[in-house]
Amino acid sequence: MASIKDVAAEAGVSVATVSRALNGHPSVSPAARARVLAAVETLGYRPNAVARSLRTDRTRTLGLVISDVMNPYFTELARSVEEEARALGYSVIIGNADERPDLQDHHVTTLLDRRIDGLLVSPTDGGSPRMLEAARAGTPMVFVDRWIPGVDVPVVRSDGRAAVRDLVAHLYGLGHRRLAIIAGPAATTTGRERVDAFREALGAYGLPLPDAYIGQGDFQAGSGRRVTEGFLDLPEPPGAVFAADNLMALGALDAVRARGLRVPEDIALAAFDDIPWFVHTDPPVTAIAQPTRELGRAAVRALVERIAGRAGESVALPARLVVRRSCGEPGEPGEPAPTTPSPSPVRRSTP
Amino acid sequence: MASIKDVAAEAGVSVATVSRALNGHPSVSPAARARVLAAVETLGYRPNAVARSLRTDRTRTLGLVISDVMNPYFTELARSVEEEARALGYSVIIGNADERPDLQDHHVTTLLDRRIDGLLVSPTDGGSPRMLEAARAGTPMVFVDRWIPGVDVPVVRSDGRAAVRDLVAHLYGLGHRRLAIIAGPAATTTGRERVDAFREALGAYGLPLPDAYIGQGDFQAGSGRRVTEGFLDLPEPPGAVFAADNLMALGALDAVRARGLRVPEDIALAAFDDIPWFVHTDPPVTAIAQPTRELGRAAVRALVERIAGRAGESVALPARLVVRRSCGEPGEPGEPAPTTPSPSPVRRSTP
DNA sequence: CTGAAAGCGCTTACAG
DNA sequence: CTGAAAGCGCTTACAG
Repeated sequence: MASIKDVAAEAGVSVATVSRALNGHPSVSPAARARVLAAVETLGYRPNAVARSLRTDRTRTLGLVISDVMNPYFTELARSVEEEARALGYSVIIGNADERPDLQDHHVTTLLDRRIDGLLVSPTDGGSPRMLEAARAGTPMVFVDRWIPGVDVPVVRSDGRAAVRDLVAHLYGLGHRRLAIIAGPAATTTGRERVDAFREALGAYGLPLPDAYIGQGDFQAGSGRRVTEGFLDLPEPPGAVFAADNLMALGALDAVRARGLRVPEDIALAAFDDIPWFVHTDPPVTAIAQPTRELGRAAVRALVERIAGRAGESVALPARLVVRRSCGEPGEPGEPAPTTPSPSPVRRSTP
Repeated sequence: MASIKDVAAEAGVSVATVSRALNGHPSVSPAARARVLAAVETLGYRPNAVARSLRTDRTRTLGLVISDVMNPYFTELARSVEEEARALGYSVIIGNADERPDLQDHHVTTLLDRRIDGLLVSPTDGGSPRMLEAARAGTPMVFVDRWIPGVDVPVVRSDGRAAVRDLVAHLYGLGHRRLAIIAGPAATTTGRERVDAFREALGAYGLPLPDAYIGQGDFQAGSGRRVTEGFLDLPEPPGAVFAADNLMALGALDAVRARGLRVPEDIALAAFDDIPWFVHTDPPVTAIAQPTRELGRAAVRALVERIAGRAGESVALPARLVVRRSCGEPGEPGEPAPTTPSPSPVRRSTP
């Protein structure tokens, strides 16, 4: 592959001049510039980004360590991150942690070894030593979706509290009183927060959240299935199940179907994270939608700020409830008809 | 960040010795090795991969240019590619072309500039100049899923011909005679091949594939919706629609639903590419499943072979039909009852 | 406006 | 077993 030396020789100038011409440096004569460009053309020269990075100490690359690419929510997040990064002149390298702390660490290490300019991470656990050290060492870093308390890094996430309240109001309004949750890992902020928000919302209606109604999942479909089976085996199964992410909702659907039961007649279901397929599932699934695109964009912008040495802003964007049919229709719940009007406004989706 | 010089100083040896110790070179005294390791530990040293790449002319990185990450099929492919690459000591950088030739070119260029060791691509179009030139210039390269005829590069893909025959047999057996297809872009091999396979399979039953029953899609949901609307507006709409990928099937479901029609009673639906959600859609969708994981693995292995200077093997793995309910159940078709037995064996899924 | 030269952080013959 | 030195392909003060 042609190097800058070859171009210099072809153009009859020094490598310094080639470099300046190609980098838009003002002090290059039009004649020299033209000769350089011609040489580049005939040789099909492309600058070696590796060499450039070594010299400039910048890679124009962002690392994104994500919990699970197969989760449509994260896929979309990754996509929007890449889009915004590209618009800002950066490439992004994605590391898929697959909800495994060891894999997460592998990717953080690899990314750091490659000297990415900044790191976007949605931590799988409470924070690996490598990541914490990188944060302390001043590596530009931003947390997306999940974060690690006590680490001084901007957080870009969505706040689902109000939407969870809307969901509970919706369920309550449909007559549901025994509500259960399939929780995410306690080591993640989203795992904990969604349970907290749910419990708090239930509390507003004087409803308890007994331990038996908190199933420990791991954000993967298999766990949603297992937890749901456990719920159905209870002497008094819940009337409604809230899955803390879309994959666990998929598992819950599997479990209900395997028992020959129906949603929402036998058990209601709702999920955190909305996805296009929820419109077409049987029944369409009521879900809490995050502003995923905006999250990705905001995260990249915050990270680029940090790279530039500025503060970088934490943001929390509100999620919203999208009502479909999986919790029952007004007037046909599996439990007694509603007596209390919904205290919060609820948007009904019109797909 | 500590460099190799710092480690050398700390350990009281030369940088050459540090390098040898860290790279497992045999001729390093145990004492020196121990001092180096200790120094690495106290300094938290990590080798700079950028510098190493410049020197060794290898990045231990694979590029993957994929048509559309948001398509679950490609997401899974990307995941399996990354897994196999990691097992073989490579990282992978994903470029999402989003079915746009210009974006595809952007990523190919960026990846090449970064001097990736090899390139995996699922071409969005007939092949951009940049990609064709890279292939000609001898960049190790492998096509996955889609390929470009006439380019001498190994192809790792799945062969859906038999599965399409099984699908047509299934539809025919259910009494369907007016079969239509939502095709992918003619610029892609998969876009063309699936139509060809479908037409050929219909031919075996003496069934035509009129132009009106070939809708031009682009592998995205929106096009599936538009094409399906067109089918439904026909004086004689098809009784069954085969979507050439899962996203267009999603669009088709949208369109049918928007008209207040039902699958399979009013119109049957089948899709190329199976995804977990198809089990839970209303109705569960009959689909042709590719051995996606195996494709990703085989593609990486072929590429690594090429990188090592060996041939690299083309492979075509068979896809298989997974029957669910979206084409109708035996005995309840929307068209006359079947008279001819299915000529090919058909697997029925048991989810 | 231009070129010679230093240097980014490594690896690797070469010589001892 | 070890070190001094060259060199990978760039960029950028420095001097002219």
